[in-house]
Amino acid sequence: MTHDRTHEHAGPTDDPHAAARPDDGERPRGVVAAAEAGVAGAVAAAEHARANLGEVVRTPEVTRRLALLWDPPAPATRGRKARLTLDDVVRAGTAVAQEGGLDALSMRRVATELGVGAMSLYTYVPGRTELVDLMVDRAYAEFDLPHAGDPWRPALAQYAHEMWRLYLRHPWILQTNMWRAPLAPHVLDAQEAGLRTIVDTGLPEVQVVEILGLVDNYVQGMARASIAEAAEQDATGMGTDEYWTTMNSFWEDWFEVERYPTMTRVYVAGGFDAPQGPLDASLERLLDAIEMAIDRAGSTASTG
Amino acid sequence: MTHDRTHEHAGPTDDPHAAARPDDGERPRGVVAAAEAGVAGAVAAAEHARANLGEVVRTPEVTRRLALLWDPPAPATRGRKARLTLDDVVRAGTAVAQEGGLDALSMRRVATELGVGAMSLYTYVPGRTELVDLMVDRAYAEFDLPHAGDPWRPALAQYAHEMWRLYLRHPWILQTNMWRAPLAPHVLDAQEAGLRTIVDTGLPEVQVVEILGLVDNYVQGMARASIAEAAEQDATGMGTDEYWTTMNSFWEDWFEVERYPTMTRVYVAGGFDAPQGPLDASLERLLDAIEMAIDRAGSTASTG
DNA sequence: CACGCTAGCATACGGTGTACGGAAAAGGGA
DNA sequence: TCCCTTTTCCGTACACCGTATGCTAGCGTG
Repeated sequence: MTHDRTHEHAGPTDDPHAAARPDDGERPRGVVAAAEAGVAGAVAAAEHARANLGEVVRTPEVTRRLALLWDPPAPATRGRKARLTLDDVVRAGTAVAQEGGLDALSMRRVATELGVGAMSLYTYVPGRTELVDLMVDRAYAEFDLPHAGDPWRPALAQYAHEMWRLYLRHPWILQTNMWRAPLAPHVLDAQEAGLRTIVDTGLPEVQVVEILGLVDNYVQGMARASIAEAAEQDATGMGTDEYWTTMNSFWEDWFEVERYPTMTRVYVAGGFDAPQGPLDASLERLLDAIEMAIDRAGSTASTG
Repeated sequence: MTHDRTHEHAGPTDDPHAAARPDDGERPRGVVAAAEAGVAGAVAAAEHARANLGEVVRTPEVTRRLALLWDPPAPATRGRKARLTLDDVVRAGTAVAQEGGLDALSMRRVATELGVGAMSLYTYVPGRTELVDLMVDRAYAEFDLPHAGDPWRPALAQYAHEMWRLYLRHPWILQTNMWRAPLAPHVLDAQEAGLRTIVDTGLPEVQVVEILGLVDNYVQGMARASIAEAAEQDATGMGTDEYWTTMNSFWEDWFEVERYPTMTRVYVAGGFDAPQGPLDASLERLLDAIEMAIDRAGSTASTG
């Protein structure tokens, strides 16, 4: 196995607490340890956390996936010198994904880009999955986080805009993580900053999470639409260069008007033309809705 | 090439109008033809459509992708009898995708499921891409469309709920079509019905499209979250069975509390616990926002 | 029966991720 | 200096993928 230099955890654990991490002694890591150190909510938090966690299972698969992100290995002093850095690999991967989308991201392709053999990449990265994680993390590092003290509305707007810029700069991100974003440091930084914008508005915590999800989702949708739209003029394919061709010949050859009267009407009126604006317009509406929710939460809190 | 029994179109066309379709003479197909037949908006529509379409290019790739959906071949009378039907193949593909997600959908796997050789599938389906299209179309056929006369709000709510049910029933759909839904009959039926719910509310056509996109997007996001959540209890993997394992060992081993104070606080307060309700709650908020947009459109229309 | 059309499929090609094991280079200790 | 350990580098190989090609078996029709 590659990457044995990273510390190995015990398998299915007996005492999850003791086995925590080898190089302890700095700052508390893990919610349980944190609560015991009195950082957040002390004992109650520890109980809650441990109850929720139950038996912590560490599969090598999981360890492999998280280790590089959270515990990057120190550069080796002994042995043959490396031609590349991890960042070289990640950057090359990003470049490949930039033109051609995530489908084009093959290990052999990235290796060729770097002028090395395919298997050499596995010196730097345990596999393709982890490479993608690292690429995502690197992309999120560009995020210009809203500051801590800012009032919630401009801060949340900034969060949305930054997310928007991120997707437009790295459309391939939308092709990853169908279900959830990877547990990468800079990704969590962004989420932290996002939550921070509205956590002190008096909303119940569940709604805080829900609302941030709403914003994420909204931006993601707008970005998807905008990228698909851009693929029309740019032939710089995200794999969808020919979508417009399809569209054209479809409208002409197969579209049945009396089956789709509304679509025809909307089409004729130009409803499908506009690229639904550069975010701002409808984002304000969303923020309005959120503001209403915040006001409502404030009033019910003072009433009940 | 398989499927030569489907009619061939000319290549890059000279006169897009004349070449339209071989078996004409029934009902008008194509927006241009439709407008000329006086179905929708007559001459103005035809001009608009033709201006927008420009030269219609028909690549064999596109034809191949749309032909089966819109022009299913008549069952052959001559030659050896088929063991399977197209629907058998599509249903088997859906079954495979149901357990194991879209990644597990390989031609060989589907063939094995049906007890035939891998290449036999290509008698029924031109390729994997088209199989997925057909699967999506079949799934959308389950859609219980809102009726034409219904008032917009319950109709749109029904649309959202049906979409929601669709995603929960067929989570693999979320793994397809990163940018746009396929141009399949039942998919367009759903979109038609969706647009129909709000097209007569006085909103400008562009906003009609935009709002339906918003709803689609919202539902999609909620479904994604809900499915990811469900993967926790169900080990019936959408490929994410081990996500929760990851989560657990992550919180315990790598999470740094003072880097993520807000997340810790929200976590301790249980903000990440709830599966954010079965759609209804926040959908009403979205509908509220839409209602506001409709009211605004009505007032500005009467004013200006 | 023989012809022609069709379904069914074995084989093969070029692609993928990656396990394995050997070769090459560098540093540290004897 | 030599050697030994550590690390990089990567050729080869395997299992899997989608699918082009072309053969064969079954069927309806002349």
